[in-house]
Amino acid sequence: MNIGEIARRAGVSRSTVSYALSGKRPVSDETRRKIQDVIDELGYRPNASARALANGRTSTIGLVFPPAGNHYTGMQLDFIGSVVEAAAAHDYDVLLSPSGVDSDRSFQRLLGERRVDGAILMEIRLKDDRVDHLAELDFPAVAIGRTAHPESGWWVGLDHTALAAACVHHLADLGHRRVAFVNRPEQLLRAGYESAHRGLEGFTKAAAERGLTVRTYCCGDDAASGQACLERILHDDPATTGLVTLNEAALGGLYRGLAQAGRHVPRDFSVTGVVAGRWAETVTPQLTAADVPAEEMGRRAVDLLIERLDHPGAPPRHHLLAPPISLRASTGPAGGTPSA
Amino acid sequence: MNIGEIARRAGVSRSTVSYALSGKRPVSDETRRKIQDVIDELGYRPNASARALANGRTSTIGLVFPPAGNHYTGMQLDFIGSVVEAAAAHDYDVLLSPSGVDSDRSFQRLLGERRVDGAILMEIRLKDDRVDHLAELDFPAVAIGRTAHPESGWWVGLDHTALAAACVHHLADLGHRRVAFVNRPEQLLRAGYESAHRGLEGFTKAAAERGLTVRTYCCGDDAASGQACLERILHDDPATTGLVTLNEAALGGLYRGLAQAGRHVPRDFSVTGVVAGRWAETVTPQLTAADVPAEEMGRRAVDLLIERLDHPGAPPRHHLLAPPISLRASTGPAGGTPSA
DNA sequence: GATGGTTGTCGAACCGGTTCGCGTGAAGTG
DNA sequence: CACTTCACGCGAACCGGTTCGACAACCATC
Repeated sequence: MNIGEIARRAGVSRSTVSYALSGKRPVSDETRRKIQDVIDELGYRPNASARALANGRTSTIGLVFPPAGNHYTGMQLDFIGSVVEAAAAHDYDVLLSPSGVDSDRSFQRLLGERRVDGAILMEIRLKDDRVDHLAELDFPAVAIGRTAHPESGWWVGLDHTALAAACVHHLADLGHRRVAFVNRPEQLLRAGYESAHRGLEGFTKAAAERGLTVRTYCCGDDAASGQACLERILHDDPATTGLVTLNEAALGGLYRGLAQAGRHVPRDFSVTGVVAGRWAETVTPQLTAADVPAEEMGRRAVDLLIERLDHPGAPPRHHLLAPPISLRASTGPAGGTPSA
Repeated sequence: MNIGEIARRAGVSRSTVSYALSGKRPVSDETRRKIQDVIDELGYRPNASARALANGRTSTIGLVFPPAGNHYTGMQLDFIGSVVEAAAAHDYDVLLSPSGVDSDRSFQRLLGERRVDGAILMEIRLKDDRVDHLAELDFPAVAIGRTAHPESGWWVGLDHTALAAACVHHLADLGHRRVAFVNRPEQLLRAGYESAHRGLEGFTKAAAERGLTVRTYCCGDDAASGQACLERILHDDPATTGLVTLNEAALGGLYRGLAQAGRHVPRDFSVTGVVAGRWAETVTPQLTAADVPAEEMGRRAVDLLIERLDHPGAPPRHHLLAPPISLRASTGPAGGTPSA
């Protein structure tokens, strides 16, 4: 069931079989047919490892997975799904690499052992060792997210600054004056996660421009933390009438906290933020939010990577996306009927 | 940066380097040290393709991903995460394979081209070609889910029949007499998805035992479908006071439908079902449900697969799990205060 | 009729590891 | 001291593909 066996049965040499399959040199119709018959009969498929060894390409891309053990968000699922799908369309497989506990080790596996032709990185930090390291090696990689110095890199990113600002303006336009910001967990902020930083920055600036009174919070990536966070918000400033969040996983908990505090959304309290569209629609009332186009981002990341693989030395490219806010049902004018 | 280069610089033969690394034959401390020094200096790592070609193992397992293009559920994300993590603990990588549009093709890629040593299958059907095919080839695979004839296979499954029945008994014990069942989408049911079938079966049987009046529904995997489904339920039988669902993705929509119909959960209407624990906690009120131990299942699937890889010819093993119902806040006695 | 360009095929080398058989020198044994 | 045993290292073959150079056969040209 290897190429030699096929060659023997077809009565030709191994190289001829190879050329018949790749088309890189002419092969007569008759031999091609003979070879194809044998292949069909035996169900032969060339061994991927051997092929990878010979031509130096694995036809596999690595997807560097966010730290495991923690909670995954729906957005990440959407990224993974779309990356796998887009890669399949280009005849690439996707190898998942947990950048968890021992990220160096799995990085070494991917790159050092040449398991993949290129990589897609998720959960980028403003100062990201992985990105720097790959750039230094000139290893084909595309980031979903951008570092503090994105000019020279390959990435597809979300303009979190603008999106968070848009959320603030949306609330300000509705008359809200006291607004809270619910960020990703503190450890991620401290680690320099770009969405957490840029989102916070955009929120803070825009709030200052509009003269809002704000408080900012970090919140764990789960419902219980969201609920606790909301309790703190209302405890710290009961006059708060709106919040902006980047924390998809905490959303359900934030809603629960509001319900338990007797604040009706959107009459008493407005909620908005940056969330993957599909998940914004699972809560009631549906979330008015800047919908993260996770599928598009995954697809574009793959397209960029393929382009980079096909044209080594091409100048860096990137896409910065800033989807508009989708108006749904979770925001309304300030000063509805105050409860309690 | 290949093994020959290391050998030259260390002044030994290639085979000696190989033995120094693998430990399969004795190597003197001195040469081992010399070799190690060179390796450390150059940051050498053996090429994975070459190694795979030589010893016939790729150290990679394939995870056959659910049909793409559709919506993914949170449960699937949990499976993926835990599989990746567990595989990493055994020094295996995970290759994602979309079993989407052209499932034969990606199957051929995985198996025919020998990209993986074994596979884990998700979204099993009662009569599943993939499972049969792999069993026929004696290819090391483990299913997350079980077919109609699971005796001879390797799998880790959930006792959907028992879980759905437990949900029914829970509602019946609370006095509910008219109950609906919200299943996965109709196309999945027709395709023979085991959770949809066994869940329906368990629900129907238990309801008959308890003499309940029931209706069963299929529902798309998204919030909008959930909402529509709930409207249909109340339209078909306004006296319905409870539902059991297997459809995690529709949950948010079901809740919204209830809210819009003015039915308070759990006072007027009880909701329960089979859902991954983390997602049961994102809705308000939190869902009383049989928590799908997705992480445990993923981990166990990997452990079984590794065992099968390490001991070819070992007799089939499997795990059937039936987690208890976690009492949360979405169910209550029938005949609270009827609204409207 | 010598010259030149295609077309189709083959053998050999190569990709970067692993593994087997053999040779050598040193240590252990009676 | 001859004889086994063992530790250690080397060279060669192999895994299953791809690719290069060579060559033969065929056709067209001047």
